[in-house]
Amino acid sequence: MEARYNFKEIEPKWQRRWEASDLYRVTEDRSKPKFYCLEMFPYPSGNLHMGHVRNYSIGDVVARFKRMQGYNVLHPMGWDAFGLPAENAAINRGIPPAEWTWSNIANMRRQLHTMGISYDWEREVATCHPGYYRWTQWLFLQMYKHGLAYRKKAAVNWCPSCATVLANEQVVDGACERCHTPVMRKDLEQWFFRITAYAERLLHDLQKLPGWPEKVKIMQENWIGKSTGAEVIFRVEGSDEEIPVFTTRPDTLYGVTYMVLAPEHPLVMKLAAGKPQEEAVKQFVEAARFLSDLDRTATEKEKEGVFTGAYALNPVNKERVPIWIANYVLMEYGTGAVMGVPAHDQRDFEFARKYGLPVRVVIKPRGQELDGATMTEAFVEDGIMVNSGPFNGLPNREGIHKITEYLERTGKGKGRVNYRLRDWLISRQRYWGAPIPMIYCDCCGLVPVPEEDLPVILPEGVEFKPTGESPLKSCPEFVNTTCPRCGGPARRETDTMDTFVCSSWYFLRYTSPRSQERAFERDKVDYWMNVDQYIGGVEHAILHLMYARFFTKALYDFGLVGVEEPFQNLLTQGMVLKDGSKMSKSKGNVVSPEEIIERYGADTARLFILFAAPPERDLEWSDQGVEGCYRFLNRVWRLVAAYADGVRHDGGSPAVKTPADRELWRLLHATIKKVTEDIEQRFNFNTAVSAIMELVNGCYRYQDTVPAGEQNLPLMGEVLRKLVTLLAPFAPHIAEELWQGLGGRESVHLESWPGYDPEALVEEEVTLVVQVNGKVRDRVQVPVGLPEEEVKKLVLKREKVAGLLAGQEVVKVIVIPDKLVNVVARRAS
RNA sequence: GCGGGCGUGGCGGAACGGCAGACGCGCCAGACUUAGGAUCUGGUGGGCAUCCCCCGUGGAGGUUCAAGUCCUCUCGCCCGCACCA
Repeated sequence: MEARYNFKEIEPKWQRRWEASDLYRVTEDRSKPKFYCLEMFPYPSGNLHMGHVRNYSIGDVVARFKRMQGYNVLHPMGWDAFGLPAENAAINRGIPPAEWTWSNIANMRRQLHTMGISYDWEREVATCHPGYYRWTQWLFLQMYKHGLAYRKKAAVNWCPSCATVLANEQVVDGACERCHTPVMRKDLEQWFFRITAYAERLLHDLQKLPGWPEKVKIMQENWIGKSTGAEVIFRVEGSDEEIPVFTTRPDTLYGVTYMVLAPEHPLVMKLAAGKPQEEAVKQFVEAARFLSDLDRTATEKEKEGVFTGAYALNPVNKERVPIWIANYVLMEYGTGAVMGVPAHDQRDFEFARKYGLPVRVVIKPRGQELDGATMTEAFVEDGIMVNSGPFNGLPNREGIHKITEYLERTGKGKGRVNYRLRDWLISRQRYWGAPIPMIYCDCCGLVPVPEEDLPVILPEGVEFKPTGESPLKSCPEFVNTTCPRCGGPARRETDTMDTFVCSSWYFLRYTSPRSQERAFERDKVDYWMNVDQYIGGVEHAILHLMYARFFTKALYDFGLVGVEEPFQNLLTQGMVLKDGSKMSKSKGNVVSPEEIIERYGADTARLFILFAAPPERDLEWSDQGVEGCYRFLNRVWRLVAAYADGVRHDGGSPAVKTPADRELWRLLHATIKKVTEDIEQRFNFNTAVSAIMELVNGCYRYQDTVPAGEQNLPLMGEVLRKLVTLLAPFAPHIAEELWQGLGGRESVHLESWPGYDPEALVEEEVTLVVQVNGKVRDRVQVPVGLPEEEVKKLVLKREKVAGLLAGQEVVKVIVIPDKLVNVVARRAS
């Protein structure tokens, strides 16, 4: 073995050999348990960053560990390759998006290879490849076929200067990111996925995911935002119009003193027509239309509204209440109309005070009076119903049910559940995405592209205008087509799909990545799914993870997959920070993985990033910490190199002779136990690595303290082989090289994960901590398993303890076997 | 405002309710050296009468023989959602 650790030589060498021997290729193998280990695939921005390094290092430890434990491990990688940056590159620098993307992929693939991650590269997918997006389009058609994809008018971000629609991400502080013009809202026909149809299941099935972080589940729960209440139908006075409102507080129905509609509510202008207020209402609605979502929903935004001039009739008491419109009511939630109960809702209260609307108390705190005229904030707690006709005197909780029942009985409303979750707007007026496979025919209307005509190819060589308008719109070869139904002239849909659509099913494609017949082969999916461990940033806690869950459920309903949840266990890793903040170009605190790997090697980079913090927590980058890990690997190298020749040819179980032998043997097994548990049960790679470091320190201690001639070389050989095996998932290249140095013929990565011998952990003697009144005062060596009575006797006889106990009486003695004794004493009376 | 998380040496971080600070970094001292930004050894929470004791896990209480860990209140920082009727 070389005396020096030369990572520059060994890392590329082993990367080549692993690849040449297909070490990480997998196929379905029913003789082994399977394990699907998946890291969130990256957007090919062009360069790996430290967040990727962390994500993939964590995943690789899991994959390698499981493989060594005898699992058949699927560990694939691919590219979330559609998206805006590619188009910006085209607009700003004239590079076609495809070219830009593929060259970025090539570079990042190269960088990933230098990390030595155990991917099955044969399964690589890129969502921008026609062989992939063909099936994204096919899945869209399935959604369409099952009524889960539909078109409707929706308010979108519109840049009047660029004359184009902007994605939410392109709106920065309420303005267009390219020209800084304030963004408007505009109603356009858009494609949606009916994710709301799955709201209840998406919520309910969170319970089936004990392997997900509580935090993520709560975020999804809040996002779905289930609320239970009632829909109440108000009649418009002097008209046949009815306005349903949603409320979670039907018990406050008698406290309604006005009603409010969203400015976009379809009835608004109808109600105001011919009234003196018509002009004011028109102006208010116009003003709201021009406001961006951001301005519209700003928290500090004062509640503003105008009276429409129309009145509604309260269904329970026939009272006449004015209908207003106000900026705080959202068309997208509930029915776009709310009943105003200022006494018992803070928003309504503020609005009523501002516009001088009456405040009527209908819920009273027990044993107290409330006066609507003088109260300074809404009373939102539970209480007793008053001013509520036949419901007076009921506790309000009960009133909720009673009033809902009453509404249902009289046809004036019904119980209703509402969700905050909205349908998923999937159309983007962009070029670099999967084209939505639909055709508009003047005769037949909307016609889906027949499945056999897929993929609808994204044309290349299109022209990018600086306005940002999608080049598909002005590409006649793409737009003009014939109707698949009548054969007449027709136009293609020019919108493309949100990239989240592409990433909602990639984990299924990995199971049969080259299938020409299907999006994924059912038998392969049945073998591999679910993903046993999914790993990625917490920034995807809501969108990506919710969409992927929705897709899986929809595909389950279509009979295409057999699972209802895609990801069994989820690990959300923390960010990589430098100087306390997220690495970013603008802050100039970016550490390039490529430079680190160049300077210290991939094994050092991986080891540091795993060692510096537990995976869920944010990690502070430290150049000196990296240096420390590099030193450690050198230390391991020298240790193995020192013994490699002497231990090479030995086999069999080593004899343990001296106390030093015994201690080393015990340490080895304690380390195996700790590393195994740290990886398996808690993903605490940092403590697993530190345990390996302690084992190395123990080996050096043995080397230093036992004279050269008396060292047990067969024992040391065994310890070193196990040590290298434990290190293999963390630092795969050096482990491989050291394994070979120790005489290993096959790859260390084909070794079984070592088990520990509980016998070896048993110690003959332990140090007992002796406390007096909870304070450590002494320590005593005792044989393991010494009976409590003996321990008590022994401890009380200790000089130190006896001295401290002088003049006191022992109240009791607590003995934690083989660990600690606490003598509780107090001054003798 | 609502929801979640985190506060432990100079730093990153360890601690089934049972020795606070494992491991690593940094620092100090020493060894080997022509040299060391290599390597090795020892030390390293604070105080102090320096092998003796006291104090110490953001702060204040509490439960317990025993609390970083459990409970109550409180302060600070971070993240997510945010007029959701």
